[in-house]
Amino acid sequence: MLPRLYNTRTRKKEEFRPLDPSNVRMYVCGPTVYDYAHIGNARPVIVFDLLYRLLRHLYEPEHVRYVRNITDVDDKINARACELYPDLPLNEAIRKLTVETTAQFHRDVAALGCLPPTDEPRATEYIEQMRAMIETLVEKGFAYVGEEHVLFHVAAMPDYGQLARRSLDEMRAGARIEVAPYKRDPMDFVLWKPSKEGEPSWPSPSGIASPGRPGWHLECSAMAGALLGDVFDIHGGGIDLVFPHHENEVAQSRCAHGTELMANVWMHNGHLQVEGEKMSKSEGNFVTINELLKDWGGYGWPGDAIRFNMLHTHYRQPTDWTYDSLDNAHKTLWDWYGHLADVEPSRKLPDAFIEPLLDDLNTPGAIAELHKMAQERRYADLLASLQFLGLTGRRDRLGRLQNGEAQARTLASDAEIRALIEARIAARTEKNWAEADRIRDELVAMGVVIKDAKNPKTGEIETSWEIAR
RNA sequence: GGCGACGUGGCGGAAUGGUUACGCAGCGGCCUGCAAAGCCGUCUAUCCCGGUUCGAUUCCGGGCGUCGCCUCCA
Repeated sequence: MLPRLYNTRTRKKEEFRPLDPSNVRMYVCGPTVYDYAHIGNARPVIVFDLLYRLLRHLYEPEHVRYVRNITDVDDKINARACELYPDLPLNEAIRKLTVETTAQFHRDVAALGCLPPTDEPRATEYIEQMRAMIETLVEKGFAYVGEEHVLFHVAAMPDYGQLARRSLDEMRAGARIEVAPYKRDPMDFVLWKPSKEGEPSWPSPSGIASPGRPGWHLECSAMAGALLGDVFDIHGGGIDLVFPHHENEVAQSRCAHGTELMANVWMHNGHLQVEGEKMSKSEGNFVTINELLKDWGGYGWPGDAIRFNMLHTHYRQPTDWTYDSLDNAHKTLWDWYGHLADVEPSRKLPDAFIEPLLDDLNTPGAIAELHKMAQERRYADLLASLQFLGLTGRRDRLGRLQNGEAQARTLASDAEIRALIEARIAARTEKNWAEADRIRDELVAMGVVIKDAKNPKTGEIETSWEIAR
């Protein structure tokens, strides 16, 4: 069965056929490394990681190439570097910021169970290719120089706006941007711009004397072209990137390479809200991945729970990130994982689980199958399926850290818990219910929940315990 | 203002021109000294108004609402 993917370019779900099944190529826009990645940034990383896993499953791992860039040249980076390291020379501050932020990003997404992409190019390593692309565009008449900038001339491309389905006239009418005097058309966008003294800069293309740096959209065109070729299979990112970022990427790449397409399939994930509100620093509901892992809503959450909660909603739907749904996701995994300790995963994934995923990554449908497997106690299938989704299946990896007082008390008293449980068993044997209940209350106050179960063989009561969830 | 997405039970969230997904919560039961856990069972839904149709939640039109993009943005 062929996978079907929703293609933003055609606004339809289509059967996916790679250009070359022995070299399936996907490009996803990665982070701009100037601050901690937030939970909204995590969505495309997780979604396209799952797609990567699905493609590897279908075409064999060695036949899939997944490129996700690191944007390390950007005005936001410059601003943040000045703010954080005012005493360092700007370029040194920028290097420090981008290196540290990249490392943090890697730790965060690894905790969320994401595989590293096959290639992770940094924009600053591809300046040469960007410059060459600009030269080509100028030579072919798609770009021009004005006041030391190089601009892409949208009117030179007859079907500019095709991806976002916007006509130039509409966009010109609705444009809210200030039109720079060196632009021939308000919608023309920057390929290269001059750098101020002290800012990162490289020798400029197209006969511009002073040094400069690339514009906002060029890096992806250059890196995708260099690593995946002129035309490749899948290009992904957040829905907000459709315009202008991806539209402009398409324009640059197609005009430079003289191709009808840049990528066959364009995929975009929906946006995420937090507790019903748009995430913003001013609202105080800005949630970083790191914060979730360390302390959010009183707990440090395991990566599995974060990932599972994310996959609970279809990737194109808008989603609301809430404490309740995360808690729910955690609880579900906790229940399942309790059955999987000594289970060997199945060799083959159940068809009923894979089929929804082949239908435009219908993760809620696949998760419904997981519930069915758990209900039918098909634990080998359940574990294999969970692992396919990038989840560990291991309860010892699912501990939810409690923060503050409760955590301190619980962690300090491991041996004490055992002693109290023994004392309670003794009290129960004597039918001293008051004492037994008192001990149980004491354990609850420590954040420990006990469970009695009858051993089916001996009939003995056995008590287990866990940290309260 | 322009373009677009979406609106399913208390909550999350699939599917579908006709036969009440699924999970959580709730409720009932079994078990239990009590509780928790476990097991079994179970109630509640398709934003509004028209149209097409034997029949629409599903298709079409209108309305209302939510959200996004048009400016850096996942």
